[in-house]
Amino acid sequence: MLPHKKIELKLQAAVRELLPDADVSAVLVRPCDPKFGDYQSNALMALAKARKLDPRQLAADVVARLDVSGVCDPVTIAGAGFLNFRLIPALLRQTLEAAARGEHLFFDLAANPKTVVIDFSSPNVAKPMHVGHIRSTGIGDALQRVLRLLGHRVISDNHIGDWGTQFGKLLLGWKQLLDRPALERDAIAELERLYKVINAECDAHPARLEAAKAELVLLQAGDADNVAIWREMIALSQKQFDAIYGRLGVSFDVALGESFYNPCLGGVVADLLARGIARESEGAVGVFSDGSLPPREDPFLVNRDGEWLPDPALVRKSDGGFKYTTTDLATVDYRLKTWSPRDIVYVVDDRQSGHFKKLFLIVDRWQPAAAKNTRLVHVGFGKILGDDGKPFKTRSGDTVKLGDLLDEAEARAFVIVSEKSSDMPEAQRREIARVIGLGAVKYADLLPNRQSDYIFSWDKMLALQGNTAPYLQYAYARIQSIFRKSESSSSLVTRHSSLALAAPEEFALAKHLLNFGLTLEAVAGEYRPNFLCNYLYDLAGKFTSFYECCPVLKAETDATRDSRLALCALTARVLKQGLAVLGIEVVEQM
RNA sequence: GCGCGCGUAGCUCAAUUGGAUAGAGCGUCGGUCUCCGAAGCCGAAGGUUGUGGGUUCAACUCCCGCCGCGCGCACCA
Repeated sequence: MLPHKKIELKLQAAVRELLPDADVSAVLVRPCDPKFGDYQSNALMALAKARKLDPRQLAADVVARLDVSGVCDPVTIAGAGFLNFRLIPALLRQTLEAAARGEHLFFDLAANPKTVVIDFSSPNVAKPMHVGHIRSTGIGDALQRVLRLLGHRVISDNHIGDWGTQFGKLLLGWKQLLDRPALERDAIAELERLYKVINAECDAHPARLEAAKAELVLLQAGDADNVAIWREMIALSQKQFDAIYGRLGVSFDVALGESFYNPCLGGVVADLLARGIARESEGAVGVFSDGSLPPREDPFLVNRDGEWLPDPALVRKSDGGFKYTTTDLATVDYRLKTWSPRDIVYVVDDRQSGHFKKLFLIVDRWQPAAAKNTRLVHVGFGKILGDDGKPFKTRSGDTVKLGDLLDEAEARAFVIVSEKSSDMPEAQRREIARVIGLGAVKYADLLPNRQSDYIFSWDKMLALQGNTAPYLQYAYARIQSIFRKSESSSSLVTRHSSLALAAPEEFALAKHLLNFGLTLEAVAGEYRPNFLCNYLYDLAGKFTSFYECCPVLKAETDATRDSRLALCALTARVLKQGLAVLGIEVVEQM
């Protein structure tokens, strides 16, 4: 068990002894400014406030019952009631040596693993994946990797858009305008062309729209020809998806698209009607406010001219068709029944927050028992903007295709790598450029607080200075360079090393290594990968400071050399593992 | 109009249950390679966290007003 966890357990025990009925789940420690110690807890101040106790007195009473011998120096109370903990050097050393022996990598597996369904990426059939899919795909993939590393059970699900009204137009286009050779050259481009042409025609001519609707009705009725074409469009799209996911290294446990739930939709609406959750209105069926929330907080109400009017979530259109709310409800139902998850996480654009707010409230009403055990979470994110502050587009104003974006990332990285390492064989430079280019794009997307928009900048994401993937990859490559120059491999060195920390830079690096697990838990708890980005950037910074000040191979004594080699190896392992759960690879040289 | 979100250094972004002196990078200025990768490192300058109130021992964080920007507002997803 890592030191910070030991402290937390002892602290919680002391609080429970003093206040037997207190909820100690929030009694935690966090890393703090070194001048105060290694960890601090401010939890007692909140506890004191809630119970109207004197915070300093509570802190003193807790500390009197707190036994952290063997873990920390005597605990000090500061300010309004902070507890400051300073690790004893022996425990720091032991923790690092155990890690060097491969017994852990500064994180503990979850004591209570949870089952989490993560819904992300969700591309549409017959459309190219574009820049808009990076965020959902990258954040979702990072989350599934972090949760798995911590020992949780994850079901990642790609909810592909393979059903809906757009197929009426696509079928009409396929039957009347399909250019077979073009389809074979670039299936997605041809499907996109068909859709655009028919869509424009439908806007102009009601008859065309009727024809498209007729094709849709046939498809929904199971017409053999239309179903066959629809299946072919899905297969062609899947090839595109597979190619992109292959490049990105992203995989899913299941990919249950919208069509999978099609047979359930009628039943969902019937059930909602039967339970009085939904009702008919103007020929459609919708879920209306149940009045349980104040109007201002009720998403099923909208204010017009000072009057609160219904703003229902429709589950069936007046023409009998279903809406995506209906599909989403069927999907929740399936997930609850199939996996009984603790969380269902939707990694979807923040612009859909209103939809999810309604969806989650409907689930609460529809399946109150299951909803009590499952938390539905909308992990939203902001937009990607161009340097003009408007949504990121190509020069000609089109959406940026994901494949093109990845190509450009690799091409730009190749130019840089070739410039810096001109003596390397081209094949090696290509491979390095692939890792750096893809890593740069992914990292730039994971770094900002996910709720905010960010401005896409090739120069910034590919720079070696600042908080970028190449900077982290460079730190890793430098460490590997040390091991190439040393006699021993990193695993051999570390396995037999004992740590002897002396310089402040060594302590700072060593202590930061200990916080890896804490950071992973924060990522998993709040669904925010950027915490890990910032941790890794700090780690690389602390490593380079150490590297500048503390000669490794030229250390004064063998003991110091071995100790520093061990620190290097541990740093490399954490960097590699940390980047790996962000979906980013490393290279030995760059 | 109503709702949701955002507003932090010149620029791009951080800031983990409200916590201790709001941090980075770019840009600017100044140091640093006969020494393990200088694609690096060290330092300086740069802030009334949009604005006005409130709650608190403590507010970028919570509450209210205002200003500015973005997004969403039944029968697309």
